[in-house]
Amino acid sequence: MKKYNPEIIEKKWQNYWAEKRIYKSRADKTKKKFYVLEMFPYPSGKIHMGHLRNYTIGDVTARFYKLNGYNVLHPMGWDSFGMPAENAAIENSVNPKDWTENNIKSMKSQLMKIGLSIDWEREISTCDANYYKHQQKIFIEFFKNGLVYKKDSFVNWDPVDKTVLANEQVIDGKGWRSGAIVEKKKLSQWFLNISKFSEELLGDLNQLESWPEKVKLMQKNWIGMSEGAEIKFKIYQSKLSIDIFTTRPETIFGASFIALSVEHKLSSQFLGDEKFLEFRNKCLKMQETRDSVQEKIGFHSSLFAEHPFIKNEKIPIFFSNYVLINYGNGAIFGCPAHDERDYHFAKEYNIPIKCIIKSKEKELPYCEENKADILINSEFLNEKNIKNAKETIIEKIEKLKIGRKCVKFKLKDWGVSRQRYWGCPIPIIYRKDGEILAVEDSELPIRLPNDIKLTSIGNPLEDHPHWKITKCPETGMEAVRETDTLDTFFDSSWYFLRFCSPISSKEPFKDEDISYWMPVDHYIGGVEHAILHLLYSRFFVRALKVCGKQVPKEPFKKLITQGMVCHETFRTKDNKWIEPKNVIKEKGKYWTNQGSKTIEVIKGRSEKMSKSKKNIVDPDSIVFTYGADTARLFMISDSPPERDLEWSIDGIKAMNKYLEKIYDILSSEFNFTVTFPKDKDMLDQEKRAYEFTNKTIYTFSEDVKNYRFNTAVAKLRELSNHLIKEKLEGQIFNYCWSIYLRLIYIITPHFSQELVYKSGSDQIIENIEWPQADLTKPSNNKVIIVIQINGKKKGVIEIDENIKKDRLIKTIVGSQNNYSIDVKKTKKIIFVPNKIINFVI
RNA sequence: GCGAGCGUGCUGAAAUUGGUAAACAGACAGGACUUAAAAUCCUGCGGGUGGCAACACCCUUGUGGGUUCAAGUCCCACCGCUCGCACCA
Repeated sequence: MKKYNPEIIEKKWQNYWAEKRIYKSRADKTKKKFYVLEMFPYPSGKIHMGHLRNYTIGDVTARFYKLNGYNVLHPMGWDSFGMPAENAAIENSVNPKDWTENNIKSMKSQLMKIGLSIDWEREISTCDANYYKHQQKIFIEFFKNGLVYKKDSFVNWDPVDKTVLANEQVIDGKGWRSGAIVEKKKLSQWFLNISKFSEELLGDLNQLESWPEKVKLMQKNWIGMSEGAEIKFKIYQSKLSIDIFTTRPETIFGASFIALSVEHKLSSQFLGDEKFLEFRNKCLKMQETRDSVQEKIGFHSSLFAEHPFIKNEKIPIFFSNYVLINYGNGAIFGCPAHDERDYHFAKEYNIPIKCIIKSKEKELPYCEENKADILINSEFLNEKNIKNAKETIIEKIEKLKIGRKCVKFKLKDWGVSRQRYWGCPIPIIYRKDGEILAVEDSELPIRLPNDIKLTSIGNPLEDHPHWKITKCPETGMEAVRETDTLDTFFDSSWYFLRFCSPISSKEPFKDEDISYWMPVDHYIGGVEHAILHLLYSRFFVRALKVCGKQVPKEPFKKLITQGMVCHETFRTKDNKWIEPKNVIKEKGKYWTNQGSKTIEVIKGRSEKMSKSKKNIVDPDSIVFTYGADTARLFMISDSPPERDLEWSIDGIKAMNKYLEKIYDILSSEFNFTVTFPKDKDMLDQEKRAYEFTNKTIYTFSEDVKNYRFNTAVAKLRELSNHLIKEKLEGQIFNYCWSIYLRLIYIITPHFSQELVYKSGSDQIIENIEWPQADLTKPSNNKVIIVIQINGKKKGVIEIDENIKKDRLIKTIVGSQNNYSIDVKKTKKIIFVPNKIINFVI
């Protein structure tokens, strides 16, 4: 019979902590605050390993800072709007609200069992009207401040989820959730004016010192700033002109055609042209599939543009699939000699290719910008280098008023309309006379109706018999409600603010709470949100600021992106995935039973746990079998947080065995103690243990601060190995092991607290301040110095700390060794105090 | 194609940022206890050469070169893997 019974002790302490409301947090200006946040989950109903890892990392952090004297805020909530609820509703004819609430209930009970130090009194759920009514208010504020607008545009349409997706939500031409190929569809949509903040969002990345460089770079690339110029090309024999954008204005003398996107405003002149419409549809289709990414097709508009600097030079105007409406002005000049795409296009349509840069490279297209290169065939730009030519041409076009220097961004406004039911209703009404009005404050929240029919076709809010019918409160005129709902990324763009004042009913958050708790000090989540959620949130605080809210400029001070939890994969020869637990290894090969037969399976590489690859391990059953403390310990000890974690049941078992062993040792003869009367008469063995323990306090704390949990755990194991080996007794035994329990407490809280309790102490570790490391050495002041000859290790010597070079050399030369050193023959002796001495012969 | 990161035992990894490579674990092997197994405990565990032996010497951080008294760490080239972006003018 095992003494260590996590099932009982974990429940016991969880109940105790809950009863004492030990994790409740209050704003307290007399104390330093610390806001730890993990990305809140979508309530699918079951937690997965990623959650367990994420929340363990956060919890260890939260507990560490709490014990170090900080006033910690560590809340949890639910990102509870979204497609799966609706799909479940269609499939199993349940109400999305009931489905979601049930999921929250079961997921919460799973999370509770992990022993997280969460202030559950701050729990929020985005599908709760108490949450989304504030969100609707925020939307209205945005609306009134011109940060949200409606426009017709071609949007990304997901044919499976039957909704529009934002650009960020289209990955490789496919919907981020459904995986369906996204189509182009023209719809009237609400947009958030995120592009207005492009420059700020980009520039302020520099301030985020504690964000991973990788994430910052991804955001930088996504915002995608490029500097260049806009240049006006007059259309020949017309009053119209085209503004093109280029980053290479100096190549203007090489311009031999104009290319426009099929969605460029000039295309409106050709809408009566069958051939153009056919061409346009072909282009839109090509952009959807992305298969033919390199193929360039053109449609000669029959129009010509006048070259702004070459008299009587007419250049043809094309529409082409390779010019994107999303970027710049949707119009370019083609300079085939110095742009790869223009080159291919020019070849295809027999357009002249004029070289205007003289360089060492002979071959065209030549696209590089080298300092040594100079311009040719370019009139007043001739003989200038590229940088110079750029400046000259920009000056010139600005003087002639046919263009200007400008900066363009790739980042586009964020489309937030979704044609789905299970989301936050957009608080807008359309009056019969065409006015678009924000809903009055007093009418908020606009609630989702419960009596809906969910089918796979159409928007339930649109189809509801009367939900959308309303009146204008001012004029009494008939009106209809907006039936689209908000993208769920809208919900998660401000939840971290709501956690500061979770029950405030008048306002989304209170200034005094925000000024105390914000920004989030450590934000922990998956790297998959590097752009979407994190960029939206950064935008949101800026937009809220514009609306007069007192929020910090950056919401997340430090970001930790944790890696995925991976597990081995197996499949049969006909590519069917097999669960790893059903695979047996024998004779160096892998086998599984199928029916009555045993067949060979192929071991694939370890991949992120996913249902489709059948390599999922359910954390709840692990917690049930081995206990939360074992699971928590494993989650952080194998790999550093930012790296992928390889799931290993052997690893879990080993952690469990380890805890059992320590539990056994401390089950008898142990008395928990916080103080220790250090004195000079300690035995050597006691001095060593004291020193080791205090060194561990220091190194463990440093590792935890720097998110090196794997090495932190290694240090605890070194400590326990040492303490076991030394066979201590009495006060020193109690002291060292007490420190050990207090350190490991942040990882295995139930385990530590139970052992304290069992030892007869009534101390609650949560209430004891983190131990301070005493780094003065009570034992000998010896160090080990490595002896090298020509940089190769020849031996070591244990000697007094801070020994001088000369004395050390004397000692080494005078001692008996396997190597002989003749000081007279050495060319040089390199000495690094207390570390190394190197004799160069 | 562009950008970023990584490459260390059988495996997960560590290395105070230029100073004893492989800490701490897992797997495996051998031993003790046991009638036996499990559990537990002990020992070994990068490669090679020499020796009965304790031991000694040499090699080893993807490959090749370089800087340095000293390189897993810095520089150059190449190979491989992973991730992000991808007609962005």
